[in-house]
Amino acid sequence: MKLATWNVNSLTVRLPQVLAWLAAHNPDALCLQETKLIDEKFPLAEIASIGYRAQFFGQKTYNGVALLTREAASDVVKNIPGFDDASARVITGTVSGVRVIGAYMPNGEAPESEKFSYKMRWLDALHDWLKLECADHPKLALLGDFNIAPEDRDVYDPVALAGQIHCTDRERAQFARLLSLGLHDGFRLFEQPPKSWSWWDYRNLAFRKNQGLRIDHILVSGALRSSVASCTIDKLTRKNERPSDHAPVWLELDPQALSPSS
DNA sequence: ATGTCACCTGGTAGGTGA
Repeated sequence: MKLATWNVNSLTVRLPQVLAWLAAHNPDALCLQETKLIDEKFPLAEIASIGYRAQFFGQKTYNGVALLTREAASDVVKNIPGFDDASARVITGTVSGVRVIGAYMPNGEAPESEKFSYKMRWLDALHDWLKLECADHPKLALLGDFNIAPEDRDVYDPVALAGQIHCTDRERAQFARLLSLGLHDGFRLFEQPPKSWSWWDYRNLAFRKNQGLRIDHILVSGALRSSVASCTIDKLTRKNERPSDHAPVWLELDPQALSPSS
């Protein structure tokens, strides 16, 4: 079973790339962030034409998430229950027995800004809800654009960016608190190349200079951990024409993860 | 090099968010 996440920065612009990526990688689930589409404009027919179903939840201009799956997703939830949010940021569904939560976490703009305060409140709410979801669904994966670089090794220049957005102690503490629910960073279950990033700023020739951050993550519950066979950042998509500023991340689970006893 | 991209409104440019 393959689970994937990709911040596409406009599904309208990136649809051809998303269709090509699905055809090439054939994931069981792909979580999209920043679709930037109201639901009436979601390209359902194009996605269906290559054999995928879609759950989606969007708004004009900003945010917007989708859960693309080969098999139907069940028990779909939009956003964080009990947390009043003007932004479309989370879509959740059960896919082949795995609870799949796709999230576009707030950017936060700058430490001590109003948007940073919202990011902290949002992460508090996510944590509290996830605690319940983890109890209800032992086999759970949280995928998406976290907008948090968990450690210095996830940052191209940890000295220059110390204390800056994505790298603050408060954001990293929130990431650690998600792990404390019994979740594991799928990427770090394996030895990985140094300087592995999932996002490069469009500005400053950042991709060419490999100046990026690892802010897109796949966390898996304890019940899935031993079944994770690999976790990969697909940096090649950043070399596409009109690339997203984020690369897809995907994780492979052994088939045993799907058996009821695991 | 503060060297981009995508969205909106309201136009053929400027503002916003990332």
